[in-house]
Amino acid sequence: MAADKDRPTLASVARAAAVSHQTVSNVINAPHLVREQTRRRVEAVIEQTGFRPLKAAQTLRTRRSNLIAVMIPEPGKWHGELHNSFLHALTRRAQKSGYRVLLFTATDDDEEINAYDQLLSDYTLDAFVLTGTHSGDRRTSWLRRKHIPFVTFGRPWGSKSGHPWADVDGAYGERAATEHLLAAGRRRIAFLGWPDGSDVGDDRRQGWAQACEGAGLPPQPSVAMEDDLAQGRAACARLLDEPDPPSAFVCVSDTIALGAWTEITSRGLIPGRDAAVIGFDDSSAAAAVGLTSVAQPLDEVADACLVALGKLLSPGSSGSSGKRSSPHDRVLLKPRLVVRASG
Amino acid sequence: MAADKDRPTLASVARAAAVSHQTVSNVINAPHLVREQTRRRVEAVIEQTGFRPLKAAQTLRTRRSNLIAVMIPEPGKWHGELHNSFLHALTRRAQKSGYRVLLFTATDDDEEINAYDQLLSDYTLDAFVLTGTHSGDRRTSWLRRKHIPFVTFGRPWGSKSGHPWADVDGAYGERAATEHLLAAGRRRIAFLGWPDGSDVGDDRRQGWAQACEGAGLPPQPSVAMEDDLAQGRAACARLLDEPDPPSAFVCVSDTIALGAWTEITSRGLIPGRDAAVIGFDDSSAAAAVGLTSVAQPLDEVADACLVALGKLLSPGSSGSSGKRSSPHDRVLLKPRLVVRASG
DNA sequence: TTGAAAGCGCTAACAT
DNA sequence: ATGTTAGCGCTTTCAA
Repeated sequence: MAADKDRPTLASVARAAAVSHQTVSNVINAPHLVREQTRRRVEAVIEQTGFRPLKAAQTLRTRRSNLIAVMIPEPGKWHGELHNSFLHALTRRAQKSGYRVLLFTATDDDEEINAYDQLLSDYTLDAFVLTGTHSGDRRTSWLRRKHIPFVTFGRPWGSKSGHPWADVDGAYGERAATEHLLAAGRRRIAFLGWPDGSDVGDDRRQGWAQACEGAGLPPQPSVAMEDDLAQGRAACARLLDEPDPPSAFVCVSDTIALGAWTEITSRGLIPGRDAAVIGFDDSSAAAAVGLTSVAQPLDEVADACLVALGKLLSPGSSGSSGKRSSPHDRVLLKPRLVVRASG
Repeated sequence: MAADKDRPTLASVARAAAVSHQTVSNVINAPHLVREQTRRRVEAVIEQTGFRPLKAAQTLRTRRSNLIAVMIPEPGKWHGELHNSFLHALTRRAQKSGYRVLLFTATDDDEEINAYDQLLSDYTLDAFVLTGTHSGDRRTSWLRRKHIPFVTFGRPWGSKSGHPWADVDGAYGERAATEHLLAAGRRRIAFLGWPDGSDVGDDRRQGWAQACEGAGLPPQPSVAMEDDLAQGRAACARLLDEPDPPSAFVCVSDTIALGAWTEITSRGLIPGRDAAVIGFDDSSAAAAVGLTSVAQPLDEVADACLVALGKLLSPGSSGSSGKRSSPHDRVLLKPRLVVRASG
């Protein structure tokens, strides 16, 4: 490719600094073993030549690549904008810790596991970051069985698998949203959610339910639907046409909230005045139309993931009997309610 | 890490197949050099053991990693959703061709160049894919100077740099949008754009201007602003309050279009009936509110990028005198107008 | 504290 | 058509 004929190597640096290559290696990997004076001399040469060890050679020798892999899901499966922010945060943090992020795609869990296998043997990956965990997740059990280091963005729903994870407290978020509405005097608060059995959706709905109950409200209406704007709109319409229509809608996602928002608007009503709507994810669409929404602290999630990985990969945790993750490696982060015109 | 003590190697496969390791290597890299019978025997062992060559070793030897790097921009700089889709498409295509995508971040061109340098020497990258090209782009000149293979998503604005690129014809998109409005009988069509000097923005505005002119319309109003919803809304308001208000708004982005859409809606007018609005990027927000928008064919862009890279990286194009890119490596793709309620 | 020897797994060049 | 030799650049032993 490029002209890297004259790339500096450990050997060339050693020659220039009049030491053995081993000493150069030590300056980089174990500076405390090298005498101050020698170290400075070597460092000067490194600086001057711009020497950087070749990962391929290091990897071949040490079986560590400083690479972590993340799957990039099909657009639309996860909210793309959200995933992009997460990826960015993760990449930034990884870079700071000397890691790089490798991307791959897969369309289902089995394909993803297959990808792990290939990535592992091809690129000597150090670890994985998984998103979208769910009950009965085959990926986490596979990785555990193989003793591969990994962290998940998402709790180990329905399993007490002890792997490190970071997640956002969806129940807390919806509770906060609901309490915000209660404080504004709303007394009829519907929930527009996903069908039962989606772990994330159930968790979020619970937050709403808890807040309603805590306020001493009678049972409030709850409707389940796919994550689709039209369905959100239809559900909202149906509820508004009932005898005792809700004056507020807490939604499991921005997509559904936008549906409710659209229906309200199209009736000539004003979101936030005539009926409140709150979404989840704080997408740019929410910002665009003035939709109040629950924002996930993706930077913090990425941080937590990397802290956990750091522990997993630091000396002492290798070998097939990797140590159990400490409580600090299960991080539940609080989302933030971003109040806009709609609620 | 994992238990890869017993990982199959070239040597172990060779032993099992009773051939030299070189023959195994040939079976993988140059099958035509191996006798049918031998090949099948070796392949059987490979299949059975699940052998896969270690990239680290291959890279060390060949100076090729099968890795291509892409920068992931700060969320908000590029529309995150868009970039996520592009990344996904790129990763998929790359995977199919035996490449993997490595991510990195940078906050400006110089930092990005710095990242190239590190990535190159650390990970022996094969190529880069750049997004967001602009006039006087330091990145492309740096890469060219160093003879590093790369493709850009975005034309080499303002330079006739002969590197391969793929881009979306923004002028075409806005022309199509405008003509669509003209066909619907609109005769007063404003353009809400970015300030002069943004290559992409200027290109898009031109498409609108051409269509207006082509229809024999007198000069139509054009307003420039930052890519911000509030500014889009304000501009729309101002125009609507003029003596001869536009009946349609062609916008340089969905963000601005959403602003116009909001203003129209808040006046009790119906987008698409009382005043048309068309955005650019076909974001989920556009879909959410029923905003007509110009969709970029990101899959095709990713395809084109990988085709071009394939040529660049295939045997014959290495060395410091890499061959000039063929016309096929400058691909201008037509976007598609997605018609919704707003226009 | 430093140096020398060996080898990670693979491919390129050559010999057969 | 297949085998042999050498070495990519680094780190890990071990010796000095």
